[in-house]
Amino acid sequence: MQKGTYTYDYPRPMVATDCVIFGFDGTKMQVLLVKRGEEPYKDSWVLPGGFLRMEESAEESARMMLREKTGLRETYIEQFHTFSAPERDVRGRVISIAYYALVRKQEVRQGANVSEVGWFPLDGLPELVFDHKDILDMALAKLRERIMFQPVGFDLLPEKFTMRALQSLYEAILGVEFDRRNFSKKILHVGLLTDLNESARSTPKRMAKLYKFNAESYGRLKEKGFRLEF
Amino acid sequence: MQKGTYTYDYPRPMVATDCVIFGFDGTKMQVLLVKRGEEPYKDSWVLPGGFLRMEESAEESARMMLREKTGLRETYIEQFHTFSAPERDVRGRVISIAYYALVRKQEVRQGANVSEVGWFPLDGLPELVFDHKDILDMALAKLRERIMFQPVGFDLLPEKFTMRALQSLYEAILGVEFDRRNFSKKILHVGLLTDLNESARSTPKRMAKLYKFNAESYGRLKEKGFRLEF
DNA sequence: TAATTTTGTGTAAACTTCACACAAAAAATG
DNA sequence: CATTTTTTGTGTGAAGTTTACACAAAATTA
Repeated sequence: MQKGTYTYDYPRPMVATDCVIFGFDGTKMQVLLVKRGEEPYKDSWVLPGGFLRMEESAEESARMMLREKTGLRETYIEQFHTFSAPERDVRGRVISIAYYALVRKQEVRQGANVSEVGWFPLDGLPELVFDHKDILDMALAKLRERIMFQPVGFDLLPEKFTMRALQSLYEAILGVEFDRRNFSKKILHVGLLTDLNESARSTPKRMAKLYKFNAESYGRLKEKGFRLEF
Repeated sequence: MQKGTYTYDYPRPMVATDCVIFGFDGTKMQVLLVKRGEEPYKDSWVLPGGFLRMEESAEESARMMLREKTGLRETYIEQFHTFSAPERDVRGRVISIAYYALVRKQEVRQGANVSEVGWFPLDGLPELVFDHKDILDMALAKLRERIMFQPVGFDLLPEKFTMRALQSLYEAILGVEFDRRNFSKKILHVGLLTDLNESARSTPKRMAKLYKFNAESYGRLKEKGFRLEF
């Protein structure tokens, strides 16, 4: 996309994509933010995003951006809303197609010539400019909606993990607490996990069993839905 | 929005909204389509839609359009996806922010100076141009996803209706059949309906009880979710 | 060796789902 | 007018799920 002169009979808005990148550190959900390198709002934290190029779809744009910021390909991303209030951006009329992404924090390596980025826990976010707080809030609401009825975790946890880690993830996203015994029973009952018959110390106390997701049943439950309610 | 000359440093796509308007005739789900009045694809059926004006949000645009086509205000609409493939529209780069609406067919009166519109059952759709078949399919998929976990019907059924009508609506959307006795028991058990202690003949046989939605519990179940599974 | 923390597993009561059946209301048939 | 047909309202028991709660074993710390 080159700077030049483009003339139209009717006014047109700018179109951008923004991405809420979620990661999990074992305890809390975190979000990746970038520091703006230019005006307006230079040095403020914002969601990573950028303008849509004429030859790419919104999803391609979001994936490209994700790769720049995290080095990851093949990430799970989901378009969740398009923000279009006329006054949402001080630079003029900008429509933003918003995605959320779920990534394994431990696989993220900061891209090369990339502006300053940082992970922030949901309860320790810096002030966000534009309407990015609204975007983040809606992303979290949609993720919560999803986790209530579909399995989530495949994209956020390492390949092998303990039951405790999965429970912590659910608790972090939903902001509730489950009974350890009932959680484990339900998850095992629906067949979401495969027992690896290995152990690892997740805490400095008794070692815990390791599990991985059962891809077949993960997919089936994602199709059919399963309700987690305690 | 006036025709004139608008010049920008970078190219910009056009932005439109399209709306999948669902209605229910007591047996089948139907969709409102309009016949194009101009080229390209003159006289083909398409989803109602239009270009976004610079001073309105996408939702305002969709509501405006809905009012033109159906005469309805205060309709339930939901943004469900933005379509952005570069080649989706032969007129150039057009991004479409898509909504679905749920309306009571019997309250729809065709707007005045409005192009030809028609209701079509899902299994008897005409050929749709652009990518409107994809848009319609995704709308239906999202509606199905929603009905699995949240009550639907408030916006599609008349104020008073029989249990059979509600069951038919669920069956029409999901394309499955429920056991009449278990369906009724579950719906009454979750407290979704208020018994009006009136009867009406919905078929030429025994008269059936009339119900209305209990707004309080409808809202609560929409918040909290309830799973319909048989 | 004892104390502490965390893990694995079990049980019973309450509730929900599911499969199925019978009687009553209204209209149609002869 | 009695019989048949279709549709509605309601009920019951077995199977399965959720919920609340308890105890013993593994690993580390003191």
